[in-house]
This record gives sequence, C-alpha cells and structure tokens, in this order.
Amino acid sequence: MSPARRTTIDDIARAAGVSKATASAALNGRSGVAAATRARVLNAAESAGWQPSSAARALSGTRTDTLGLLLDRPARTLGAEPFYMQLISGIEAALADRGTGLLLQVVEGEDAEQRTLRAWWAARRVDGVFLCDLREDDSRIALVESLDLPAVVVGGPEGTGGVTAAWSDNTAPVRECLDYLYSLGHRRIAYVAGLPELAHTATRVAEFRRRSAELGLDGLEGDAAEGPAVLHADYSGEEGARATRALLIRRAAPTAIVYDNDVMAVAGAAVTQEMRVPVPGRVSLVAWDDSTLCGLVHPPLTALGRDVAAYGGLAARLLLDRVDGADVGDVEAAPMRLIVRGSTGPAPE
Amino acid sequence: MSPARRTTIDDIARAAGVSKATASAALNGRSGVAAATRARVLNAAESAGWQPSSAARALSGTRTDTLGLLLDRPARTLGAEPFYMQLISGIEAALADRGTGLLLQVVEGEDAEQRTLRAWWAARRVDGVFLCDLREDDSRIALVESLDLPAVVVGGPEGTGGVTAAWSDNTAPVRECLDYLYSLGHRRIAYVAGLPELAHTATRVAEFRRRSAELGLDGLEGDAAEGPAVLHADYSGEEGARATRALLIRRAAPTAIVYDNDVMAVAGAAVTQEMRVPVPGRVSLVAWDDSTLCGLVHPPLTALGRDVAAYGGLAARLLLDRVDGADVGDVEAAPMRLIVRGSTGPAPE
DNA sequence: GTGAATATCCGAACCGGTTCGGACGTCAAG
DNA sequence: CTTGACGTCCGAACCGGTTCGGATATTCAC
Repeated sequence: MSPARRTTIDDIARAAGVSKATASAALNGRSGVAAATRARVLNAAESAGWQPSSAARALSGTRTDTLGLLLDRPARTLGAEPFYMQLISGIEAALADRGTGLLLQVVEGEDAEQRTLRAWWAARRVDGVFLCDLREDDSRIALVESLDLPAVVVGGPEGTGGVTAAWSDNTAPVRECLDYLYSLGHRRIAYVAGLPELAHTATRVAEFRRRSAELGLDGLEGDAAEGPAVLHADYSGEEGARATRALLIRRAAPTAIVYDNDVMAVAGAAVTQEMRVPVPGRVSLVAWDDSTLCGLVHPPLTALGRDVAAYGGLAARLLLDRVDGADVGDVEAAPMRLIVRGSTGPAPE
Repeated sequence: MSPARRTTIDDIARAAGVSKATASAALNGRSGVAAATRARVLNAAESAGWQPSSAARALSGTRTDTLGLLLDRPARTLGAEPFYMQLISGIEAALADRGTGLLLQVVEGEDAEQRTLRAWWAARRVDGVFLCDLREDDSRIALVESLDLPAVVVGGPEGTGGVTAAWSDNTAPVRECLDYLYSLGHRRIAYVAGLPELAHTATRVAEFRRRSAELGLDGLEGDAAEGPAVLHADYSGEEGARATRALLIRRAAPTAIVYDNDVMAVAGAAVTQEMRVPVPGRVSLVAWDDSTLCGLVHPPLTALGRDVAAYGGLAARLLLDRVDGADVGDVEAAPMRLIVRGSTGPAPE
C-alpha cells in the first residue's frame, strides 16, 4: 500500500548479482551478455516490476519515447470535427506497442506554433512531431528542418520540403466526385471549400476548377458568370449553413453541392430542410471526409470517406522510422472512396 | 542553420560568471541571490534562448511538467463526440501558461487502463492524471491512491474515494429537464441513457426515476407497465437510432425523449424524419451535452449545455494544485443549463 | 604450454539539471 | 575587538539510466 521507493536499475542489478552496466546491457538486449546472466537480470526485473525511468533514459542522450502532435485550429471547430480524434486514435494504436507516448498541444496561430515547436525542441520533450493542416509556404517546415527535429506531415505531399509526408491524393477524389455527379446529370455544381490558406484546399479547388472546365460544366451566376462556384468557409457549421443559403437563393442555384468537411455538409443539409428544398430531389449533397455523423442525419449523406485511423497509424509508423534515423520517403495512404448514400440523386430535369 | 549543441545551464552560468548552483537558483526565482547577479543570469539565459531540459529536471526528483489524460472509449465513439476535444482544449488552455504538457493515451478496457497508469507511474512520465468516465467501484481510484499518484476525476463526486473531483451536478439537470417537459404537458417521457456501468449514468437514471415518480408520470408499455422507460445505449449513433425506433413504434409511444449525449440525439432526430414523426409535433427531443452539432440539425435540438472547455480548465487547475501538494477538495463546475431550441414543444393533446 | 583472440563483466564518466552543507565577507550588537 | 547573524555564492553529490575503455576469465590455434 505504501507508495514505496520506485525500484531502480541498481536494485535489479544487485538482485541479479551483476553491475549496473551489465544489467543495462541485458535489459536492452545488447550483445556481450551471457545467456544465463541475461535470464537472471530479466527475471529480477520482471519480478520487481521494474520499468526504466523515462527521464533518466531521455537524459542519457538517447530517446524521449514521446512524439508531439501540434494542432492549430480553434477549439470550436476542433471539437466538432471527428477527424482529429480518429487520427489520434490511429496514431496511438501504432504507438502503444512501442511504449511511445503522445504529447498533445492545441494552439492558435502561427506564432504559437513556432513557440511550441521551439519549446519542445529546446526542452527535448519530443523525439519528433506530427504536422497537420499544412499551409502554403508553411513556416513550420523551415523550422523543423533548421532544428533538425524529425517530423512527418499529415497531408501533402506538395510543399513539404525535405520533410516526409503521409499523404493522400486530393485530386482523384475531386474527379471521382465530379464525374459521379456529372453522370447523374448535374451541370451546375458548387463547392463549399475550406480555408483558402490551407495547402490541401488549394489543391482541391484547383482540381475542381480544372475538371469542371474539362467536363464543360455551367458556371454559376454571380461567379462572374463563368466557371464553377467555389465558396470558402472555415469548416464550422455556421459558415457551412451560410454558404448553403447563399447558394440556394441564387436564381440559377446549383443542383449539387460538395462540402469540404462533414460538419459543413450536415449544416448544409439542415438548411435544405429549413428551406424545404428536397434532397436529393432539387439538390444533391456530398461531404468530404466521412464520419458516423454523415450516416446519422436524414437523408444520410453521400461522402468521400477514408480510414482516418489507418491514416494516423501510417503517419505514426513513418515518424517512428524517421526518429530511428531511417531515410523514409513520402508514403501515400489508401485513396478516398466515394460512399454513396441518400443525399445524391439524378439532377432535376 | 546547424542543429547546434543545445545550450545547457553550464553555458549560461559561465556566461554570467557564476556557478551552476547560483544560476539554477536565479533561474528558479529562489531567494539568496543578489539582484544584480540574478539579472545577469536571467539576461544570459534570455539572450541564449535557454530552456531547461525537461528530462534533467524530471530526473532530479522534482517535476515532469506533464499531466496524463487517460481516455477509455472505443475510437468510434471518441471521434463522434465533441465532448473530449473540447475538454482537451480547455485543459490545454489552463496548462499552456505553465509550460505543462499533456500526455494523451487512448485505451480500451480496464486492464489497459491499469497498465497505462502503472507504466506512467513506474516510468515517472507524468506528475498526475485526469480520470474520465468513472465507473461504479472504479478500480482506477484504488490504483492511483495506492501509487500515490495525484489525480483528478472529471465527473463524480460520488465514488471518488479520496481522489479530488471536478464534478458537475447530474441531478438538477434531470429535474430541470423533466420539469420543463412536464410543464409543456408531457406525461410519457423516455430516457435513452448511456452505458449503465458508468457512475454518472447511474446517478442520472436514479434521479430520472425518482423525479418521474414524484411528478406522477405515466409508465410506458413494455416497461413492466410501470415506471418510466429507460433504455441503455453506448453513445453511438447506431444505438441511439435503434432505441428511438424501438420507442416510437410502441402503442403508447413517448411524447418526449431525452438522450444522454448529442450524437444519439442527432441520430434519433434522423429517425423521426425517416419515420415521418413530426418534431416537436408528435415527439419532443432533448440532448444531454450541447455541442455545435445540436444547433446545426433541423430542427435544432433543445439541449442541456455547459461550457465543457471551462470544465476542463477547472479540472486542470485542480490537478495542478494537487501536484503542488495542496490539499484541494472537490469543486463543482458551473451547472448545466437547458438551452431551448426547436425540438421541444407542447405535448400532443 | 604459451600467446592471442574472444566472451563476459565491471568501473567510471556522463547526460543537465537540483539541492544541501559549508565557505566567505559584511555588518551590527555586546 | 570579538562574536554571531546574515546574505551570497560555490563545490559536490545526487537523480537513474547509457556507454566506453579496460580487466578478467575462457577458449583456441600453434
């Protein structure tokens, strides 16, 4: 019951009748230890329930056994989006076996990002970091490179410099989505995109424009009467709803709307009900990033889905390899798939 | 550009022309250092951008400057529920000023909980831990007490033993909710509760039964023809939908349903649409735990809301005090408020 | 039987902080 | 002038691991 002094490597060395050095070698599976000795040490450690002090281990120059996850989104949108928690779950699953911990930091603003990364580096708190929501010309890239801090970008792979990326293609899903809607007869398609400063938004929007032109889709009034309608929003439900309203009151309203995340899509769906616009009778809706949310509303939303947890696991394994000094290249995650549900249908005549 | 050797306290001691001991005392604001000397040291540290090594500091027996958050929910429901991310944001906001980090661990199952806590303790990875989703007779309580590991329970305050709790009352909101529905004329009210093994579920259900009897509410058929209908679900949308369907097809269906979280409520709302049951015309819906989600669907859901981030901040401050050795008692968070939106209305005649 | 190669183990230094006891100088009280 | 109380600063030990060079024992070739 007593808190008890925690057992140290000295204790188990003494118990096994060897020196600290030998005990350390045995416990870390290094060669140069007789099999019998190793067994004695391992045995002693086991029965004493010994665990190495992470601090002592970190201090002696090797490893912290901690990775950092830096999230830069307002708390409001962070909570609403299932993406991050799923990503975290996936990362953790990959880390659990190795006894590596995950240090989480939620910040707001580029300055805070830089401060956090510098502080982590200076205090040697983490062996490496995950970088999410990359912006164009992101200052974090240069920073981790100059600090020589191992990092993996979740997203990309454009603009990641020398930093390895766990990426998933953003162009193919755009095409798949547009082609699918095109085949249903839709010619006026709008896109409620995310924050324009984010790199993946730019990629998606560019591909959306390119493919729209290729398919010869109609422009939407108000968009300089040409080209497809792309509105930017901040991933919150409020802005998703606002954008939807703005689109649906147009004279030549779109017959299909693609949203850059599930929250905005759900909010958009609520707007259609409120405005009594039949879905998918008058307008079809597609959400980018599937989550349980999409299947729960009525009608259930057609979505571009992927296994976010697996994505996180991939990023975690990449970062662990990078920390181990391996020279890993970018790796592509499983592509997103279009999951057709009730919110999409043939375009109105 | 070079990674550069990180500056140590020795460097800044030399730069200031003092010993390591004096430098340490100066940097930690301890007394017994002349003002002029202290200024020199601080100055040197500042201009060198020095930060103490967390490992070294932790090793010398004092502080890890890390708190642990242990989450035991399947990844699926974790992602869907905004509660945790908001809680995390709140905790982090309170921790940020102090330079304390948050170590996150997502596990599944009681064994994994125990293993994680023991590992954290043995490796001295954290100064203290947050415990969420307390069960009745929760084994974590005894563990952290026997290990003398500072802890704060998020929830409670029943069954927390000697562990301090950041709690919010679960009985008053039940009453407020029932009384509100009663005043609207509702007499058949059902409750889609959470997992029965969780302590707060038990509290809520007991109060729901007590107050229902007090108000003389009708029992629901199938419930042994007596007492209010309480169904248990696992917080997932699927089970929330299933429970809703089961309730609405009863001969004497409830005129109001209260859900234990927002996800199930949203799913329930979708079921009403699918079954063409008008809300709030035929049935009123209330969600426990408000989130942006509730305001986004149509009709927007009446909900029991609270400032989850502030709740997390409270828990964080409590735990920091406990780590500092203060003997803090349980503290109650701001009470939940009923936020009336469009999903509740007068009971059908 | 001898020398060298090899396997095994140990002592001691080191990582970068904190902390404690003591040395030194100054100043006021006796 | 002596003594003692402070204020200031330093040396050295310590936290609990890892690592490296070297000591000792064992084995092998010749």
